[in-house]
Amino acid sequence: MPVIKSSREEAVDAIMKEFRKSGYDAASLARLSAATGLGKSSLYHYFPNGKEDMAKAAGARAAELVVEAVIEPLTGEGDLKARLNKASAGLSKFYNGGKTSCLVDLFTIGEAEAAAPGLAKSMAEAVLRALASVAEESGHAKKQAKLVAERAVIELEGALVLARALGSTRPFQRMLSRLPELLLANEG
Amino acid sequence: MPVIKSSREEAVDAIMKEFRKSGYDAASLARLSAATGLGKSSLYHYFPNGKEDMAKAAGARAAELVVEAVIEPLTGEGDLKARLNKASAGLSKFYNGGKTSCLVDLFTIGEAEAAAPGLAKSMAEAVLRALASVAEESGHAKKQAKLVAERAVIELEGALVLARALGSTRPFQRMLSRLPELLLANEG
DNA sequence: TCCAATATACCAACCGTTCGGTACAGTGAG
DNA sequence: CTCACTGTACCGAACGGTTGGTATATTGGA
Repeated sequence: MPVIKSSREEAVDAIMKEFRKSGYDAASLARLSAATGLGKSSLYHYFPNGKEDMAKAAGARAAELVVEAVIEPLTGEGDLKARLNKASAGLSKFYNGGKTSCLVDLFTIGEAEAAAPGLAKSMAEAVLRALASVAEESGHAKKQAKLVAERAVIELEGALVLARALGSTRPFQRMLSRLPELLLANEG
Repeated sequence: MPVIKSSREEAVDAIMKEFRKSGYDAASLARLSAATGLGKSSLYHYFPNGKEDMAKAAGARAAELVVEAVIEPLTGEGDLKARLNKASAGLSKFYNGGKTSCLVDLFTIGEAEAAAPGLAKSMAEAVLRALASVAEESGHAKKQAKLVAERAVIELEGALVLARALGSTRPFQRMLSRLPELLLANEG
């Protein structure tokens, strides 16, 4: 039930969108201002430390959405295959079918690391932990679960990069179809 | 035998290095000037269209180096396993063990695409073509060879992203050890 | 003499950030 | 009920600095 979105929450969503479209460096305050509909100085009202705060808020929001779209369906109830399908659909939606980039990638490039140190790392680690936990639950040994989670993240990030470079969502779609058999324990 | 490096060639190498370290947007003319040891006017002497020309030159040089380090060893003489080892070593060296990024990733972010349209795409396609040709030669059917090449590039790019995010080269190293069995036709 | 190469000086545009200020919705004392 | 006060939301204008890029002058080797 979408009660009332505060202006700040709306702003964070728009900011996340802009960062994921342009990357950290190219997402200028002018663009973030246009994306949110707020004046530059208004942005400083919600984010006193400027661009750095905006990046952190965008990262936190993205993590929230990933948990919502992927992790929760994965650890929920129902048969395993159905859960994997749900998670795949969630991934596809969050990454817009492969057209929208991942902040784990974008926030490790250029000035982002200097502005918000460790942000990308903590985001990556959170996803790795969640995926490893799921893989372990599905039958993998602890060590193997970690490796499987790493491969999943690698395929995700790589597919997004290639899709972006080629201007095609096909590599991302193919990667999505590979994911379930990767996570599951009963492989050949 | 290219004994004497022209000043321009040295500059291109330094520029490529800087782009691969900072990405397109954060690689300012000031940084490129410092990286090359050349004043702005000298840079514009060698690269009349400015940053755009520098990006193109860096991309072309990177492609050259990849062919040299990976493709040529792969299509050379000797037993297949030895060639794969050589290519792996070449990859590791070119990407500095996972510490240096790939321009296919960096040049699809921010203003790069607007400045040099299609550059990242042509680079990605060149690598895909070369890898697919190798995979086909090693026994894969044409269609399968393309898919295998795509997966190899995805793993490469993804491993580089994750390694960068985590600040660890381990994901890249593990990916390198997976590559040979991916390219080879006789899989389970 | 010629011309590639470099230096110096400069530009308008834009950067992230800050300032001074307005509009307005509470709130609590009288 | 009123009115001074407070806090939140927002904005236009400007800050000092940097951006990518240019124009002009000078250097130095062939």
